[in-house]
Amino acid sequence: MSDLKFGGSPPETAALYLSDEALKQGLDLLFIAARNLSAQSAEALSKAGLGRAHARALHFIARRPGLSVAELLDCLKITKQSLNRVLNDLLRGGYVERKTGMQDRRTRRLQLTPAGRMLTDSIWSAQRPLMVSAFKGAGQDAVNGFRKVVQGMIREDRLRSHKS
Amino acid sequence: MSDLKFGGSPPETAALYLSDEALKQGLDLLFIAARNLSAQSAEALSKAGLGRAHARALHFIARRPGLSVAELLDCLKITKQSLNRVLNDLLRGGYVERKTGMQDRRTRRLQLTPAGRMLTDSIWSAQRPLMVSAFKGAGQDAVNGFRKVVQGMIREDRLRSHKS
DNA sequence: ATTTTAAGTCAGACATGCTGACACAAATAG
DNA sequence: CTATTTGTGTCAGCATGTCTGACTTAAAAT
Repeated sequence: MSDLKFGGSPPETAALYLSDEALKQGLDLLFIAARNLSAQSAEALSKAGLGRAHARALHFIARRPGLSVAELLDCLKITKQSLNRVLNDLLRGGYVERKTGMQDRRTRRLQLTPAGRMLTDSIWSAQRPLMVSAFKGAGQDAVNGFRKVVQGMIREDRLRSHKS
Repeated sequence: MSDLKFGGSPPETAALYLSDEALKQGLDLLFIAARNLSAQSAEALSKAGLGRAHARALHFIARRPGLSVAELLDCLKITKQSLNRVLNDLLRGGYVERKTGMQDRRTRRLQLTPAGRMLTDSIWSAQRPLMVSAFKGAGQDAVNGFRKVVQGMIREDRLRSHKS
């Protein structure tokens, strides 16, 4: 499996951890890890007749119950039209419910139904073992490092997109 | 920007770093980081009339010059037919060249042309600042932790897919 | 009362992936 | 040497997911 050939050993000398080679290895690793995690969920999804787009929407609805459509759009960074098709599938399938917001009655608050929770649970139990063994095998300090790095990628991107 | 609301502070107590919440935060982070990195490259790609599929192929050809079509397929985990369309775009655009292998003359060795190198360079210079500041901001120890965790995800997946 | 915002919808297009069926040349096995 | 396998390339068709653009409705904000 060619995954082995990527993201080789970490540069031991301090200056090299910011070398192009080390940074590109970081890209390799992120790509492969994201692809593998996504593959884990494929079986549970296809049983429900859903695809990856549905999985992404379900994930964020599960993570932030009661979020509005605009907030979900902001998470997924896709267009309203793209989301609506996905969302209609989830509503028709009975995985998600949509309730008019109380403060602002223009908004629709999204949350999982019991069936939606069962589905996201089965997706999660397919992905979880991979995360558990990666986290456990690496140890708490490494996990904190992982979080620090990836949050840095997200923060940098945010600053950049704010034109600051 | 709602990215802020994900991947909150790391659990401080030892047992909690393997909690479902911590593991799911890991998923959030990976998803957002991968999406943001991909977005960085969009401008350079669309100038060349190419999409994300082309970027992925270019990335691995750049990372392993002279790899065969079969090896590239194994990296990308897509079908031969899907790859061929992408590869033909890259060949016709003059970004990649294909040479018959010397040992095994059935294989085709792929490598970037000078134009391909210019393109991958411009993609990389769009993505690099994000990686640099994430790595630099987190520090070498954190980066080693990051690598350890993500390589764990890849290794676990490999073991799993070998049915061992 | 007017404008703006949040959501939903329709129509059409493009990008990216898949399956199945072939074709060809080169390597390998019997 | 013939038969099979392997690596590659291709055609046709289909499913999914994304996009732009135009328009509607309801509710909030001015």
